[in-house]
Amino acid sequence: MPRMTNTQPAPTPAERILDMAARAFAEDGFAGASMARLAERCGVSKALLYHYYTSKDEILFRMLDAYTRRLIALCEAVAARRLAPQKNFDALVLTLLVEYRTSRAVHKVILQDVDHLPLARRKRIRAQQRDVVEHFRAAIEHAFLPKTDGPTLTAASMMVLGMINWTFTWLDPKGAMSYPDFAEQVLAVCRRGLGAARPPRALDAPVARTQAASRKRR
Amino acid sequence: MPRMTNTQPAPTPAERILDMAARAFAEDGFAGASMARLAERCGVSKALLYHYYTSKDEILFRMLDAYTRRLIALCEAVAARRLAPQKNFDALVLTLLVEYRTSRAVHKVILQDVDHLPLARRKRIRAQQRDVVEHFRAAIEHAFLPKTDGPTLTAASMMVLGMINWTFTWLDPKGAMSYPDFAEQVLAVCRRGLGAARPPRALDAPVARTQAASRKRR
DNA sequence: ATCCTGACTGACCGGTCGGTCAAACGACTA
DNA sequence: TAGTCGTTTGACCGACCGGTCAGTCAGGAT
Repeated sequence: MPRMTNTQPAPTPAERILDMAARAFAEDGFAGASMARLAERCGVSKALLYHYYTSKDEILFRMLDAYTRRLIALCEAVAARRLAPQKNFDALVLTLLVEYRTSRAVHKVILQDVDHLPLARRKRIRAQQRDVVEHFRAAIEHAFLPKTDGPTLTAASMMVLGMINWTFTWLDPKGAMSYPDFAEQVLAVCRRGLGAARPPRALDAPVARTQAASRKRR
Repeated sequence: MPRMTNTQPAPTPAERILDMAARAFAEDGFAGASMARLAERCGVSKALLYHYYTSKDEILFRMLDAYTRRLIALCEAVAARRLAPQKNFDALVLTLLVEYRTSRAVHKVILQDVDHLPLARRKRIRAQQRDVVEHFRAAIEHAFLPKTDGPTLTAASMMVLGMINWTFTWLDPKGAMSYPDFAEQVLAVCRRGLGAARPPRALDAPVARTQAASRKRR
């Protein structure tokens, strides 16, 4: 099987529709993107879309489900490497940012259109989103929170997620600053900003670890 | 004139429409929110909306224009206090976050629906958004960047804006963590993460200021 | 008493929406 | 050649869209 260099394993028509739909929803909003124009964009008839998907809603759901599952898989792949706390956090941030580079459209869609899903499906997507957040919380707790005077775990997690998730509004994949570049700058700020404050050079000093778990200020 | 305690100076019908429209657009998207339902929400007829505004587009524009102008006014009010660089940055972050607390709907709208504006108006809104970003760039540059080994000015600015702008996805005005609380935690992280790395206690040491302006790595 | 004006409405328009359906196409088997 | 089955299509539907319009009504000015 000579397909070593083939990074894109030949997308099925159904996958192609999801990809085009992500761009369409991102540009016009879920309600504003019409099935007719989506079909036109895919170069097929509108009826064919309904051959692969039962409704517009289902296209949205399949798209967001595939995306959140992919993010979770990436998080778990990082966790499976069982790196040291700091390296683990570094890998998590870098991995997610690199993924974001090619997922800007669906990233915008999940941000603005989750609520258009029927309740049950919306809950499933939300749960999977929470899963990703939990990976970050754990990574941050292990890497930074054995110290006493830092931010709340929740606040710290949301700051980090804010820094990297906000990129979809400004960081251009074709621009001068690359995604790994930005990842490194984020990590530098995190190491100093979230890390131990008193001895700025002692990264792995054996601080009291017992109170880290019971920490929950406010 | 006994209106000292009156913080809300009696909104006009037109302003009320803008406020309701912000919530409607945030919930259903610009395309998904119908004028009929908006009128219903306001308790008036659809035709009355067109008595105050010429089109759906114009409602969107007036709303975003008023919002961005308010943000700029807040930034300028902070700048007018001519505080020390660190205090100036602190005030800027706190002021914006407190404003965000009551502007979650329109914040989501400007994020997802600017592109629905006709080109000329879209450009005006974008320019006003850039104005706010510039205030942050300047404040960050003066407060943190006389040092040599920190992040790029652009990267640092976007990290800060990411941290505070991302709040609209998770920070609940009625929740346990208050906006000023979060602001302080952000500031603590910024002071350590963006501040001078070598001597962590020398905040106002007279470092070479000349290279601060010409800084533009990459 | 008359006029004028701004606030306000119900009925209506052309057009587009998401979704359906019967039929045609094309590769494959027998 | 005839049959079969997944793929693909154009024509079509009722609902709803943004927007218009003729006209009602209350109240201030003259």
